[in-house]
Amino acid sequence: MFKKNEHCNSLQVLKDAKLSRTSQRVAVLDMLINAERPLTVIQIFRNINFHQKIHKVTIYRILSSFVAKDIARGIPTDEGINYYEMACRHNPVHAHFYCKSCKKMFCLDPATSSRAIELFADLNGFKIEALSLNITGVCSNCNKGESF
Amino acid sequence: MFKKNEHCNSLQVLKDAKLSRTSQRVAVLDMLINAERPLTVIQIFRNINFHQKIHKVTIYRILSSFVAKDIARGIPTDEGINYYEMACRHNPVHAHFYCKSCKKMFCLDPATSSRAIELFADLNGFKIEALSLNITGVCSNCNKGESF
DNA sequence: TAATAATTGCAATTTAATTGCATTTATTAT
DNA sequence: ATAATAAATGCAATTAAATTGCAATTATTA
Repeated sequence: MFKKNEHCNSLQVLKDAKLSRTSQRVAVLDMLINAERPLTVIQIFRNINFHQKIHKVTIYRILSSFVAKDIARGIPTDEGINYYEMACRHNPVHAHFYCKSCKKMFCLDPATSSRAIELFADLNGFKIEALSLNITGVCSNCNKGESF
Repeated sequence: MFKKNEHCNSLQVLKDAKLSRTSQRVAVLDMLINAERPLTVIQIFRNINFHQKIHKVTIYRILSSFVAKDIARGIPTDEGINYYEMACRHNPVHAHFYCKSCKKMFCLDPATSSRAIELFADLNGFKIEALSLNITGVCSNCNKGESF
């Protein structure tokens, strides 16, 4: 689908957001920066915990602070699990496809997404804080019956 | 925003879907049919329970069956609460605006919504089961600081 | 380097949603 | 109609994502 080729520097991102540089925040941020697709708290937790100790609650709080500082975006699913992705200039707002089978959240083409979003740009009087266009279904891999 | 002027007949809807006609299903369906905007399980529960006894779990199960039968659509929020609306011909797929302040889910113009959705119609190999374009923020009423 | 502020870890809690099972209600066949 | 069968509901308990209070730790500052 869509793939980033440029990345942010985690230390610079934290500095710009005036968030103190803790090993936990750097670990979470590095995961988001290098992720191919949006991640859940559990996915982040499992990966980081493999190398360094981190508490699940800390990840929730770090992600909340990232969303509050516009470093990251939260992407809810109709299954009640939230996914997170970078909200930097390398990763403009775009639509997502959530596969109910493999539970992967795919990023869709930002150009097409932005055209769709522009259509709703002018909701007069409404203060838009977040916009999410989520498509749920079964991805091509799962559709083919492939395992992975 | 957007307002329906035609409505389905609940008994006919249940018959077409081959769902047995129970007082609970009729009550939930009538609420959805006559609702001005998408509703949560709790909202449905409070309203129905005022007149007739119904268990909250039953509403969850009824709504799940409605979604499975394409009678209703579920609309998740980034606050982990699901809203439900009719999925009949009188209520074509459209985007929503969720006000974090008053917790109301507004329906946006179906025409604009469908133009946005068409842009993603062809995700080759991907089986689209649900598409939701949700905008979160503060509605014009809450923006003005009005109470209601 | 001490004082202060922020962050983290842990335990407990909250809350939407789900599950198992007994009971009730609806549908079907006789 | 009525009995037999199937489906739906109510209730209690559970699940799981997310949140909160508070003590301990770590970072920032004066």
